[in-house]
Amino acid sequence: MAISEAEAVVMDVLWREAPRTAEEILAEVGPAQGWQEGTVKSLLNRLLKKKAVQAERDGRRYLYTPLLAREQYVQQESKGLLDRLFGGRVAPLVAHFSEQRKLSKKDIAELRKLLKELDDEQH
Amino acid sequence: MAISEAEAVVMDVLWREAPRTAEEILAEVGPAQGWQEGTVKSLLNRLLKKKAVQAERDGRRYLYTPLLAREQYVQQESKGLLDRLFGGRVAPLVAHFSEQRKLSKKDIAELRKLLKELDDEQH
DNA sequence: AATCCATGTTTACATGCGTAATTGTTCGCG
DNA sequence: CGCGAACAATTACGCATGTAAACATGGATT
Repeated sequence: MAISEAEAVVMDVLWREAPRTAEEILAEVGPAQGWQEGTVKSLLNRLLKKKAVQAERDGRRYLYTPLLAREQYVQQESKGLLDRLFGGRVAPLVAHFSEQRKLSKKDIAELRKLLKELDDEQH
Repeated sequence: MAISEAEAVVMDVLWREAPRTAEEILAEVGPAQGWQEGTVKSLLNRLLKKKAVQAERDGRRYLYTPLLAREQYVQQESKGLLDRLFGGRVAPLVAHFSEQRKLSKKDIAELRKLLKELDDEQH
């Protein structure tokens, strides 16, 4: 089962730092998302069921730790989009952003550097 | 309201060629997706409700045409992913694929070309 | 011990989605 | 003109999601 968007928000907190208690998570996302305690608890439970996080008892509360690595999640999500919209190829995606003028100077510089590195590896 | 994945499959057919009848759409996606007639009709109706397609009567059936441009859809989807996963910046996304060794030779060549063009535009 | 508080667990409920069966409508044909 | 076929529109239904209220439970407090 896939991780939903709301669930991903919670994962994000845990990816930044773990383990964390439900309370800490609420403190971090509640205000921004307008979520109550119950909401965060539910999301955590769904994530538990999906084996995306792990809970370890600590006195009367639990400490939550991600089991799913962020890298894995990012991988799935971006591959999905790439396959659905760009025939699985990266260049068309970048071209798309380029056409939309969504490449910042920094992006361009970094891309250049990246290509250069690939070049060098190629000895 | 956003366009769901199943709905996007239908849109894809219409983006390839429009207008089309429900029957033609079914013929094109039914086998691959394992969808019946009713399924396609429902999806078309939901797309109508979302103003993503338009239906024009043609005798006893309808001809469906996209109202939402593919470009627009791609834009929304990819911006969403970029924002959620890569802080809205393109270079990190490409770096991600690079690390995963998902850049084909062709990708690299095209990226190089793209950067070169950007360079040239820059007078 | 009875109570309260902090936490987690269960249940709820509206909405959207995937998938389709059912029902309604309009032509063309006998 | 009435009927059946071809379409479309409506309704259905189970499951996921977003959001949360209600309930349970195990210490801490009086």
